[in-house]
Formats: sequence, C-alpha cells, structure tokens
Amino acid sequence: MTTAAPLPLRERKKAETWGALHESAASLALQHGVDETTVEAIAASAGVSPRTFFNYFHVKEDAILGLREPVLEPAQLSRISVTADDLVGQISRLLVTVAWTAIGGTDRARRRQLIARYPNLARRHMDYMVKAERLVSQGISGLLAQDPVWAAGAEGFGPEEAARMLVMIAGVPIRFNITSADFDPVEGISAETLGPSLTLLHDLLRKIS
Amino acid sequence: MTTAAPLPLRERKKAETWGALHESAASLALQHGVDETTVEAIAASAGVSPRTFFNYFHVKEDAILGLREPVLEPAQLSRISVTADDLVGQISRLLVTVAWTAIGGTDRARRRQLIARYPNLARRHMDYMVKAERLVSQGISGLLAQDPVWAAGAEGFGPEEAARMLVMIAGVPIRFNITSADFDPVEGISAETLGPSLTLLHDLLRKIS
DNA sequence: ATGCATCACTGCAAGTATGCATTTGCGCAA
DNA sequence: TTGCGCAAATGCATACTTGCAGTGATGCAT
Repeated sequence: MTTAAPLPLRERKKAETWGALHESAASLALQHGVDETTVEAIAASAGVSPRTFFNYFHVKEDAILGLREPVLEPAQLSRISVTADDLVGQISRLLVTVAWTAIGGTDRARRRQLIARYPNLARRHMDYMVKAERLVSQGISGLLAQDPVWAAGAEGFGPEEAARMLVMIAGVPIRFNITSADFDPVEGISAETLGPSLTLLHDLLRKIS
Repeated sequence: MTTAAPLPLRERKKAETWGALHESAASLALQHGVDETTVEAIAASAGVSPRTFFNYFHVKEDAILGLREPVLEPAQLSRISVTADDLVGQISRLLVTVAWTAIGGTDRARRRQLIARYPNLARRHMDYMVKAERLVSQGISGLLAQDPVWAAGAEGFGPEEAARMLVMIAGVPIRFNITSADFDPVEGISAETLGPSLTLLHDLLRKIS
C-alpha cells in the first residue's frame, strides 16, 4: 500500500488519471445514482475528455467499481503443480486471484454501498471470470504440455483440450459462488467461501460417476 | 414446417416483421459486410422504423443470425429422470436443445457463410448458454426438490444449490465444444460432437478424484 | 540541448441501444 | 358497425461506445 517505487512521470500521470476517473465515477454514482451519472459528468469531474474515459474503462460500471483487466502473472502460474492431487482446487484458487486482481479501488465500504444499492453492478464479475478462465487455460495448457503424464493425453485430446476442460471444471465452484444469493461481491471469494463449494462439487461428482 | 394453424393476423404480422428484419439483416450483411450494415439500413430494408428493430432484437448480430431467446418447454423438462445414472449427460443434452432453440432462421448455408467470414458473430452462443443454464437450473431445481433422494441434500446444500452446480457441470462439455477451434456454430452440438466431450469430462473427473 | 519516437489525450463523426410518450391498427364485444 | 382496449409501431431525446486523425507532452538517444 506504500508508494513503492517513484514511477516515471508518464506512468504516474496515467495512474492519477485512472484514480481520478474511478474516484469521480464512484462518488457521483453514490450521490446521484448509477443511471443518473453520465460518462460526460465523470470525465468532466476528473478533468479529462469523455473520449479519454473510454481509454481507461470499457464500460461505465467498471469505472464505478474500479475494475481492471485480469492479468495472469507468471509467478502465480509457476506455483501450480500439475502432479498434485488437488489440481482442481489449485486452479480454482488461481482463477480467484486472477479474476480478483480486477479489483483496483481502495474504498471497500463505498463499493459495498454501491453494489448493495445497484445490484446490477455485480454482474460484471462473470465477465471477468470468463477472461480469467481464458488466461488461465493458456497457462495451464503450457504446464500440462511439459508434464510427461499429461502431455500424452487421452484418446484424441491433447494438453490444450485437457487444460481447457480442467479450467472449466475448476471454474464451476467459483461460478457457483458468484451466482449464490448470499455472494459478497466486495469481499470476493476466499478460501472459506470456496471450500464448501469445492466440497459440494466433489460430492456431486462422486454421486454421479 | 407446414403453416399449421391460421394464426391471428396480429401474430402473423409479427412473425412477418421478424422474418423481414432477419432476412434484411442477413442479406445486407452478406452483401456489404457486418460492420457496414447499419441497423438503420436493415430497418429501412424491412420497411419498419429503426426503433422497431430493437423491439425484435437486442443486438444487431442476433438479427443477422436469426437468434431467438432461449425457452425451456415443460415437456422437455419432464423427460429428465433425476434418478438415472447419466443425469449429467441428460442435462447436457437438455442444455443443448434449449440454447439452440435460439436459432430461428432457415437458411443454413447463408448462416455458414456469414459466420465463416465474420467469426465474431459466433460469440453470441456463449451468451445464450448462460441464459439456457439459468432456465435449466430453475427447472432441475424443481425436479430435485420433488425427489426424496435429492430433496434432503448434503451438508448445508439444498436442491437449489445441487441443481445449480449440476447444471454448471453439465454445461462444461458444451462450453468446451463452443470454445473448440473446430466448433461448427451452424450445426451446433449434436450427440456426436457432445459425446467425446462428455467422455473427456468423465476421464478427467476420474483422474482428479 | 536537440531531435525523434511513442504514448496519452482530444475532437469529431458515426453507430448502437434504451426509455418515454404518442400514434396506429388489430381484436373483440356490445 | 361502432367503439373500446391493447399491443405494435413510431418519433424523439438521450446516452453509451468505438474508430480515426490530429496534437501535444513525455521519454530517450545523440
């Protein structure tokens, strides 16, 4: 949370603009409502042109919540062991961290208020899950290809296919949590909340196979 | 395929307008390209106002492909047996039929050309899968609640939760197919193409559990 | 310090999409 | 057949979103 390295001026101004837009968007949305807050007003409040707004955020809702594009760090990927027996659990946890790097804003209380008042804002989480799954699929695919057990693959399926489906399976408990009525979009998904879903997944898999 | 009952004039005109819009959209998109075909042009060609276009289609792409909103018929749901041992397979097939009722247009060859030339059009299939999953989840939830074995549920999870996760699991092979490089968006998913994915799913589940 | 390449920002234009109020035309019953 | 209720269609206003071209500030090498 401390300003670690003195970023180059260009980077710093970019971060400032991002922050100003997010701050303006969240603040205005809380004061006047989401639908009443126009991109034009947000941009004006942040001191940039409306066109610039869309250079920072795809959609208005992302600015209000302070969402960034998911990114998969190589370091995160390297912590995966494809030979461990809880591979699905590992991938689930990785998916969570990737999808939740998306959250950039700092003011949790305000985000909570906003989502409580405008539940539609939370819908964007599913989009980020889709993006996270795509990123992680590619990463896991590379890992499996390097592993002798997985590289061979089964009948007609290679590591790419196995990775894609593994990640989809691992995504199920997360999607399950996201769509739960009592899902907390602000806190996201922790080991605590993911655990029961993974258990249910395994219970069902045993029951149906 | 025969014009069964002489629909009331109102219904018939509605169907005609739908057809005219779809026909215009597909035809114009094929001639001049998707991006070059504006909603205004489609509406003009169909003889309605641009505003009316959006009373029939959420997005331009749906009009071009002739996509309708997914619907779950009670009859389809009643064919599900929650006690059979291939419940996941049953749900997968149901999901396919629900998501693919979305396809309404008739000219398969033209749709094939369009999707081949503009692959982005096929992206909408995932959206329809999400809607189909939501519909089917509700339906399966009702079925499970009536079944003594499922109604009890596991630790802390009721039939609603079980249904939601079962449907997500059943959706995995379909999502897998949709995201495959050689997926054919026009033919959709048949028993032939779904089978191998279900097999891979079961193989992986065995390997990881 | 100078010059150059890059990147952020901007204005403009076009197109997509939605809400609201109004009009038009079908369906139905007196 | 006349009139009423309702659904479809429309016009209008507004907002979201993207592409493109141009401008200016930043970063960097000389």
